[in-house]
Amino acid sequence: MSVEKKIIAKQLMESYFQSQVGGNMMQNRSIYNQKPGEIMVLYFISTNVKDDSPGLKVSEISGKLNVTPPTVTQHINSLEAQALVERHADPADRRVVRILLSDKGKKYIQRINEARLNMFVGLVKHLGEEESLLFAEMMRKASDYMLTQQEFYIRNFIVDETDEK
Amino acid sequence: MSVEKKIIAKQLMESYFQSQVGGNMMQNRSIYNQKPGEIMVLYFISTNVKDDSPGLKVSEISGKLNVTPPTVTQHINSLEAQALVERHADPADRRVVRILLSDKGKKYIQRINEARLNMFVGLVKHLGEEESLLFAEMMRKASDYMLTQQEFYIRNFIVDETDEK
DNA sequence: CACATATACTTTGGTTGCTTATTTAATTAG
DNA sequence: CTAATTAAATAAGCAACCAAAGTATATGTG
Repeated sequence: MSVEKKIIAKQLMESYFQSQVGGNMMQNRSIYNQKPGEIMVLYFISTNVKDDSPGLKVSEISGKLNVTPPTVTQHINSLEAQALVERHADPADRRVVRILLSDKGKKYIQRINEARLNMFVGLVKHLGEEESLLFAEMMRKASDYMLTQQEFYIRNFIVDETDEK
Repeated sequence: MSVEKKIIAKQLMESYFQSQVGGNMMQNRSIYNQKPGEIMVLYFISTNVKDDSPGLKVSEISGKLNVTPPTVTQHINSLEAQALVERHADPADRRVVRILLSDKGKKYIQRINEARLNMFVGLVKHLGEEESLLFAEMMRKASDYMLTQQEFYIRNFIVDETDEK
């Protein structure tokens, strides 16, 4: 394996972990007075539900947010109690629950999205427009890659372990 | 404000949040049979302690990992119980605790680092060498920027809130 | 049709990782 | 020598997750 690639990989790894630890800024409860996980759910619904849609299934949300269905149910429970989302039974399959933003929920997440977008506009100015687009693309590529490699990575590590004398 | 920048910012924001939710792959307990937070501490020590160093202070670790000192204390407690790290009193200031990896801890984290590095070498191949370097640089720039903007962002959002009629 | 199996979600109980507030011990300033 | 400060540890508690078990609905097979 190329030494060059290994050196680059090391740099990439360090930047990656460094940005992981510092990077949870916009997920601070004290800012929104709302739990970060719940905001993530609201955000995801707001970017994935069209106005005429019947709403998202719990399983769709959990799949895309990479968490288990119980976790989503709990977020939805809390958000529903605050009247930020609505649950509707799916007429075609009554096991399915369709989740929609309420008007209150729409306004709420819109305000957060605007504040966040302002921050990202600042970041675009800081990085440059072309570099920002490139950065966005690389984040997508990298997280897709990591998702595909996950299983392989685990298997490799475990084999490694059983090798141990 | 430029519409162009806003569109780019939106793309950047979407990629950013998408990579946040998918991206915690290498932090999976089941892989290492060890808590992710503790691995992060081991990793940080391994990359920041030279062989002749007296070890890191709790406050140094907590500062760089962006957590409070009690959090670090708890991780160190668990790691010490597993004999992966050692606590040493600092002779110059006996309030200070110096944290060092044990031999077992060194071997342990080295094995994890190798597996992780392999994954990142794969990522470098996937993205390309030049792009990987650029990506690493942009991650650094972006997380630095977000850290500096954090306070401003919070203030802005709260002002916004009090404006609400 | 009936019943076994599968699916979609919810409930329950527990773990991890973090926080704030407080305490203990050691150092430094007046 | 005392008062204030600093470093770390302890205590109590919350948020976000998961696995396992439970409930209700749907589907496939004889």
